Amino acid sequence: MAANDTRQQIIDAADRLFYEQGFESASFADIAEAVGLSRGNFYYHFKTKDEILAAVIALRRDRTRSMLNQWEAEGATPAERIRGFIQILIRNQTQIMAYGCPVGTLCNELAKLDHAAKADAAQLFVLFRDWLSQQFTALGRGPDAQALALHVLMRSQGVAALATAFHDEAFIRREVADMETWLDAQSPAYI
Amino acid sequence: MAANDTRQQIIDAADRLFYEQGFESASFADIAEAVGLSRGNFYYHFKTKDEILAAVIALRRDRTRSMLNQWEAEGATPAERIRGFIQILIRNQTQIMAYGCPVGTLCNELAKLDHAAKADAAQLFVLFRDWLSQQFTALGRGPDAQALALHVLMRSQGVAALATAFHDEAFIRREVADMETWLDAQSPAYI
DNA sequence: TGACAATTAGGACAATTGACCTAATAATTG
DNA sequence: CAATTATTAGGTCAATTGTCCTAATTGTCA
Repeated sequence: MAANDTRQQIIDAADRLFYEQGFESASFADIAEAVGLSRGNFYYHFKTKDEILAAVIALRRDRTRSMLNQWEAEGATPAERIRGFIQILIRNQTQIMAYGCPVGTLCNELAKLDHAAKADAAQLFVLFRDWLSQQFTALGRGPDAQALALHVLMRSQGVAALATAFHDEAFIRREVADMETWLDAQSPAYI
Repeated sequence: MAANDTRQQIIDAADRLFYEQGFESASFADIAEAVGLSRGNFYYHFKTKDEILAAVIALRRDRTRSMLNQWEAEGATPAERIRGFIQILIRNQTQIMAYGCPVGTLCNELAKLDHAAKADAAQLFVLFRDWLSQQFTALGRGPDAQALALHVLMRSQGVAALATAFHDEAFIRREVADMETWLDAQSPAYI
């Protein structure tokens, strides 16, 4: 098998297991078993666990960028694009109720571990923040754009956290609807 | 030393270390070192790590109850009491920026570990939810009380999550002020 | 004081961790 | 084809984990 294939399979499996079990709890053995490789073989592809983490964060960064680009292309208006973001909470609700938000929970774990990569993980939030900020600027809310972006991000994090604790689908739907109502009120015409 | 004293010291140290390092990352050795005891002595007080976790959750439950009672006594109006809750984000902002919310991060970690105690940890949220719900009922918002309580809880979780990632004090202050504005608008007179 | 229980220290235990090496195999290339 | 590189399997390593035992020490009370 080509090294790139194996490497990518390792990263994909690590990405999933880091999300489902947490970075520390997911071991080399777990990832190796998921890929179907021997444990020892890892050293050829990744010298340390931190290297795998860096690759997983890079993967999530790339995936986030392409997702944002897709929303950018699909949404006809800035408000529609922001709505695309908000709707993740419903599209991914099963996974979120089980494991929380992939970005938020990773940042929290790395913060507690005081891990060197915690700033890199936080950069995933920056991608969302800046993209949302662009949308609010396009909506004519330039001066408040970044604050509004963080507000949307804050709400989605809060919904994800409580969804994991309560497993309450009605709560998620209600809060998503509330966010959309709030969003409609953010057009300059309403202010 | 009396067994209860030692036991309480272990629980206090575990409470702090579980918060700062996470449940899995904090080891028996870490806790023993923090208390100044030998590792082996733990078995006398706690048979398993899960027993320590249960004791820590019970401690947090009791502490939460007395905190809620205090707010109940200090706040002259329901709105003031809710404000007391919201203000935690500012009072504890240093710790929150470093380690996140103690309840939210524990629930997330136990969810990923699929730990038997994850439901017990989620009960800490229930304490806050029910207390907030009482306040909103007293505010004359009986039918929506629980939804409003979850909304406040959601926001505080979101602020805590982003505070950990961004270390942005201005963001915290702005969102707290926004929550208070929102809260003022929740009195029946405004609806 | 002496007897007994409560508490502690120190270490052993098997299992697991991330890290690392070496030899065998597969793939590629001249 | 042969030669070389790329990739893998298997296993070792020290360190750490949670668990558990035993002997020593401390405190309590008759």
